[in-house]
Amino acid sequence: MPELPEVEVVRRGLASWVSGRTIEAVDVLDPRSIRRHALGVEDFRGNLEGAVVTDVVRRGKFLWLPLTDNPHSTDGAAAEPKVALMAHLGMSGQLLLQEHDAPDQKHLKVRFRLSRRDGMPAQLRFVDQRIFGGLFVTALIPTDDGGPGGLSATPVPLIAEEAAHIARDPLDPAFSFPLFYARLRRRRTGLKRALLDQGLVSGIGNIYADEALWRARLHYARPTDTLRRSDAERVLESAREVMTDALAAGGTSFDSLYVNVNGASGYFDRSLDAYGREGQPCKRCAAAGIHANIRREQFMNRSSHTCPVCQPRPRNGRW
DNA sequence: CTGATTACCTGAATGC
DNA sequence: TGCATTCAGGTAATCA
Repeated sequence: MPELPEVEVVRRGLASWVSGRTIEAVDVLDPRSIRRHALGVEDFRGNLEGAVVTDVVRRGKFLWLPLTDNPHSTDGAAAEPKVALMAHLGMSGQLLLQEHDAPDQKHLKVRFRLSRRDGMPAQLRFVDQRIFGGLFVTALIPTDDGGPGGLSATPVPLIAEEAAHIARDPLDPAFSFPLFYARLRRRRTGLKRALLDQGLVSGIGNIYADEALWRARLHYARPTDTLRRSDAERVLESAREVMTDALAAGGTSFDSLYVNVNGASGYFDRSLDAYGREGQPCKRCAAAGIHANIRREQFMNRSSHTCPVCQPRPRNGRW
């Protein structure tokens, strides 16, 4: 399940290999993977064939490739991209760089044939088992806050329209804690719900939400409008730490290109402290000589993992 | 604004 | 063995 660190690993893996390449042909093998492209398969292809990829940009879990019709205008200056190929990996999506003769993956959905370049793979492929992910073409629009930020290779003053409603993520150098805290306090909701709200802070999914809450010793139902500044700082910093660790793990296990851009990551090797540890001892409590088992509860139709001792449920809005 | 619900999907795992 | 059910997850639309 790609979350922000996995998407960033993919972004880095793609950037140096697709920037400057022309998309020469597009094969849509399963139209369901481009269902968010409202104008259909032919329009999708028409927008992409002949376009030149200028960059790979990310905000939260959205990834996009800005495109120009021509790499250079008549005076030699690079043309300004106006549209982008947008990708969301969903639960099981992968963007793979492949040689032209690589056998089709079982769940290959879309294939992009790229202009030839020595020593570089010929195709970009979108593979997605469960079709929660998808591709579409979207406009690039100006932002009034300095661009998408994220960790894009170059500063980009334009943001994909379909990602404009997404807040900055904790790894974004321009992420504003004061803004996040102010908006958080105005909410009347539980902390985990807020962490999962991509409009408030992006890039945090169910797994990292549980991990960040565990690290910060906060319960998922803690009301956001009573949250102390120090608590909010702690949970945000915890999310940042978990993501940074995951990114480092992804980086080490992805040194070579073809492994690099395979959508997997060090994620599965990473040791998790809360998520998936139902019935197992809380590591922090165990270190303190206290026996407490991680508990799993249904919340927002998904599993939440907490330690009943060091993440006590709030009482009457406060604790 | 907030939250609750549902659709979207497939394959692994479980139940009978 | 085979068939049915359940579960996992992110996003977005819809409804209260």
